[in-house]
Amino acid sequence: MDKRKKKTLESKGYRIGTVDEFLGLSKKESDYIELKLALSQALSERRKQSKLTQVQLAKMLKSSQSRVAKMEKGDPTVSIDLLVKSLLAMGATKESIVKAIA
Amino acid sequence: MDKRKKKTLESKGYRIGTVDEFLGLSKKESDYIELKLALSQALSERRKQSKLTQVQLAKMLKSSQSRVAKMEKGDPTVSIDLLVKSLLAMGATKESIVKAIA
DNA sequence: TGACAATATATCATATCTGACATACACATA
DNA sequence: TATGTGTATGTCAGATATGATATATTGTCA
Repeated sequence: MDKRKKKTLESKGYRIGTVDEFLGLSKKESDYIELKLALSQALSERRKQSKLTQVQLAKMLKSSQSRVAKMEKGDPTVSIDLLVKSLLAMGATKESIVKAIA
Repeated sequence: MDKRKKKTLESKGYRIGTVDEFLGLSKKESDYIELKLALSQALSERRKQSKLTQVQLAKMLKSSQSRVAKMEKGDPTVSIDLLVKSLLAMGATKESIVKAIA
């Protein structure tokens, strides 16, 4: 949909880089979001592999189910710090974190 | 100094893991700090390679010299988010960030 | 030595993040 | 259908991070 619109504009002579840029995100911003989403997914996958519900994980992290849900969704109010701290609290190694974002 | 103290205690029969743990930091906490310091150093190195002063970089980042100094020192009031955003703003790639923390 | 440039540290008002709670949504399965 | 279980979303008071300012420290060079 956005990709289509981009093509349409390009066919009219516009030169647009990425879809993100067309949507108003700079490379820096989309890189940042991409990084965060990679951590979000790593957290979600690790929780599921551990057969935990969000409620159970929240208790482990001394947080709340709603915040865990936001972490896994990459909600804008969630910091990379919180994601990293949560992953480490779940037993993730530095290597696994690097792997997740690489 | 702390390492010495650790050895002394160990010789008396105490079993202590890492120095960090002896100082009261869990593995998770020291992993987090280690990660942050890696980003701090990457920022510092990148700035020096670019022949910029902290004042000049601060202007680029729309921040202040004091905060740049804190970033480079890994001050506890500095978030990983800020470090990552700053690195990206300086032109760092995802790859270079991964390399810095790997 | 003094004077200057660069970096470090302390403090603070404001901005952003956080856990908690309420509630909504998705999906099973009885 | 209703009831239960898990996840998502909205809101907010309190906690933490931020840029800014002032000041201190460090390093360099005349």
